[in-house]
Amino acid sequence: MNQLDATFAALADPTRRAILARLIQGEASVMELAEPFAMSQPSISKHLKVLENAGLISRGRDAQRRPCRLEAKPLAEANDWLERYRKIWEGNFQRLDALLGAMKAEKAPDSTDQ
Amino acid sequence: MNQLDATFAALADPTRRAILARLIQGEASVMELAEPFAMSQPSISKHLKVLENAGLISRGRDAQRRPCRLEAKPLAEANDWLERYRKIWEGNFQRLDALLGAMKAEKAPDSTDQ
DNA sequence: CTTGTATATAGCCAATCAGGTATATACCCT
DNA sequence: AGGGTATATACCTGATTGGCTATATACAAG
Repeated sequence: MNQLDATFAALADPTRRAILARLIQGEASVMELAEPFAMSQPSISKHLKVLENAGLISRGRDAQRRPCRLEAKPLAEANDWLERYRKIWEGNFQRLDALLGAMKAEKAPDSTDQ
Repeated sequence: MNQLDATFAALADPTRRAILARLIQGEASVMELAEPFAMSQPSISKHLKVLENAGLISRGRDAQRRPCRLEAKPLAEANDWLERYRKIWEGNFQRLDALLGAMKAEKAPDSTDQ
């Protein structure tokens, strides 16, 4: 499983996305992370392991606590992948550039297309 | 399963990402999409169904062909979600703003941090 | 109406997943 | 050492996944 696979798979679960969102505010222990969820502690630990294996969190040691912190860099790769599609979703076109090329500016381009 | 779940889950498979990448170049039939892969046609059809259910492709009809085209809009939502983390991965900091606040500009801020 | 081509569906299987409970481990405190 | 707290691991289960083969459907062309 490559990095991109692992990243997207980790992000596919809403519990894990919520955990990452929480970690934007800073480090948190497993108990703290588990608190908002109607889910057992071992299940949260499992989600944390998925995030850790994907490189999206790292863990420290504070007495018996294992605080989690966000490691956002792998998200950059996912973001880069998505960027390839940006012009398509933002322009609301499907190969519009090629189409325009084929039409050879039949009409004056007035940019009112959306 | 919400939209974001479906989007990220669809993107977690390299075959599906390759199919989407191919579709940037324009519509393609199932056979055309299957060609680069050492995989049976029904398996490709299954992947296409996952992409369609996630709203990432739509399909037309051309005789017995069912051409696929990219529907990139759902990717915008995924991109928006990732954007929340951009300043973290780009700044190479972990709650640096809060940390700087706590230190109360102990040193003159010269912006050479990265 | 038969044949060929493109695609979808059904059913099988092994692997993974997401949850659970029970238990083990790690660390602190007295 | 013994007790409490935080976390991890082991194991079970049902659902989902990703692949396969075999078969069904949709359409075009003769």
